Parts: sequence; structure tokens; C-alpha cells
Amino acid sequence: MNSEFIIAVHSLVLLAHREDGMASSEEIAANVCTHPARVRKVLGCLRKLGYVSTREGSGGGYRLTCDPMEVTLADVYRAMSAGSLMPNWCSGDPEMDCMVGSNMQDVMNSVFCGAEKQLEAYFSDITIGGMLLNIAQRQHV
Amino acid sequence: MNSEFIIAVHSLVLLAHREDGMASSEEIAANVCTHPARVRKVLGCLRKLGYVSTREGSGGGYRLTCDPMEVTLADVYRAMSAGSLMPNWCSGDPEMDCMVGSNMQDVMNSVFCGAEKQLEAYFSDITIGGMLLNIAQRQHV
DNA sequence: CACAACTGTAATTGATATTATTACAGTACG
DNA sequence: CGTACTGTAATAATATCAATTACAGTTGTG
Repeated sequence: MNSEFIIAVHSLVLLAHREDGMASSEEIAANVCTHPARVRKVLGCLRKLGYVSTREGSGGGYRLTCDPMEVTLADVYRAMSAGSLMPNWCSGDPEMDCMVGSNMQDVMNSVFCGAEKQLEAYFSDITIGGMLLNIAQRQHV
Repeated sequence: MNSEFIIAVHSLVLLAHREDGMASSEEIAANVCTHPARVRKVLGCLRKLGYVSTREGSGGGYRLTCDPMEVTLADVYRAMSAGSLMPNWCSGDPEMDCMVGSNMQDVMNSVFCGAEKQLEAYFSDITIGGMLLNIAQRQHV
């Protein structure tokens, strides 16, 4: 799994937690524990999808522009990490003179496509707002 | 996803395809397109689980000792790649003085544990024998 | 206007993970 | 005893990932 997925989710949850829904890349990076430039790259992607808006210049930063209860991890996954389940290493070779070796790439591919669908279905039940509630509950136990 | 999973599955399908269920690490490596030493490592793991037996020495190699219709990808996944869904990169820090940042690792962890269960459920419906049948069907279309 | 505080983006470096390769001891067969 | 294998570890080569640096562009403010 791509770790940009984690950064995206964490950032959205953090913004949802802020009363005004705002934070700079530096604040987010400190909370996520990564570099501001990396946050900017990931959040730039979320902006294109309309989940956040950005304001450049002094006093600028990122602001949540979606309802956290409406955005699911499946949305974020599709945006940041689609296809990450399939390993980049491939076995077999279509040119091979063996039924198994020549078809394995295709078959493995369809297996992982199915797995990815399954994963998305699971993620589609988890919202950014739900994660925030989950965290808040832990706090009070 | 760990690519050893792919090597393990491919090897098992290949052995299941062989009439006598046997092949040497060199034959398997040629079919999978990797190095024999790597095949030996993976198949050594499958041996410990009882899916194959090995014979050292001249004329030796690997032999399938299970019913391919009984072994699922979930079995192989658990053996080779358990926990591979979770990225090794972690956001947040439990020591942090922020509700979100300090709890994110735990919450993300539980998200990925659930995802892994989901994935295993999907894999548990796919057998080595089923994959071989799938390949054989493609051949005749 | 000039400056400070931001984002956007790309290039570079450094760290880590992955795969291939080599090497050799151990085992079995003929 | 020699050949053909597995088992295993160490090393080298490669690819991937994350941190860092750098700087142009934007915006609010004195």
C-alpha cells in the first residue's frame, strides 16, 4: 500500500478535527510526521478532487471543503493508490511455450483486480468523519 | 503485496499442472521467470506447511502433496505475505500532544487489520486447482 | 511597494527494500 | 566417487520510497 494514502487520510482527519477546518502544510506535516513538501504534493491531489481548497500566500494553507461524513477511504484510495495491491513484479511470460507460464500474468492480474474491488468495498464503509469519531471515543475511555 | 506470494502460487499451479506433480527448482524458476535460489526459498516455506515435499540429491526436486482444489490463496497468503497490506511507513506519533496525531497509528492499524481480513476472505474462495482450471479454459477459447 | 508567509513543483540526495547472483555445505542416486 | 539436486546465507545490483533542497509564484500586511 502506498503511504501517500495514509498521509491523505491523516490530513483529512486532522482538517476535519480543526474547528475552522484549516491548517498549513507545515502544521499538517508536523502532525503526520513527514516533510511539508510531501504534504503539499498529496494535498494538491486532494484539491483537484475538491476535498480541500488551498490558498497561497501569507496566512494561506488548506481548508476542508467537503463533508467528512461523506468522504470514504475508498474515495481517497482511488485517488492516491489505485492499483497498489498488485505487486510490480510479474511471474511468467506470455511468450512462453507453457500453458501455465504463458497465462499466469493474465490470471494473476484478474485475481488482483478482484482483490482490489473487495478492498474498495471495505474502504467505502469507512469515512473520514467516522475515523475522527473513533479517535474521539478512544480519548474518553 | 509481497511478490513471494506470486512465486508460491505460480509454483503450486505449475506443480498441479504436471502429471506427476513434480519439478526441480530450475524448471520452476524458468517458468516463473526468477532465480532458482529464490524458488528454493519459497518452496522451502511451502514444504514446512505440507503443501509440497522435497527430495534432495540427484533426480530430486519438489512434489505437490496436497489436493490443489483444497488449497486456497488465503492459505498461501497467510504463509507468505501476512500483514503485507499495511505500509511500513507510519504517520503520527503516540507521544504527540494532539488527539489526532497521537491516535492515528492505532486507528490506521485497525483499519488495515480489517482490510487484511477482507482480503483473506476473498482469497479463501480461490483455489490453486481453480486457477489451473481457469488457465485451461482460456486455452480453449 | 517591499517583505513575510504561504503553496506548487521539480530535482537531488539519502535510505530502504527488493531481486539477482554467487557460493558452498549437505543429501541422494547410480 | 561423481553428478544432480536442495538448503541457506552472504553479497551485489537495482528499484522504490522518503527527505531535503531550491526556487518560482501568490497573497496579505505594514
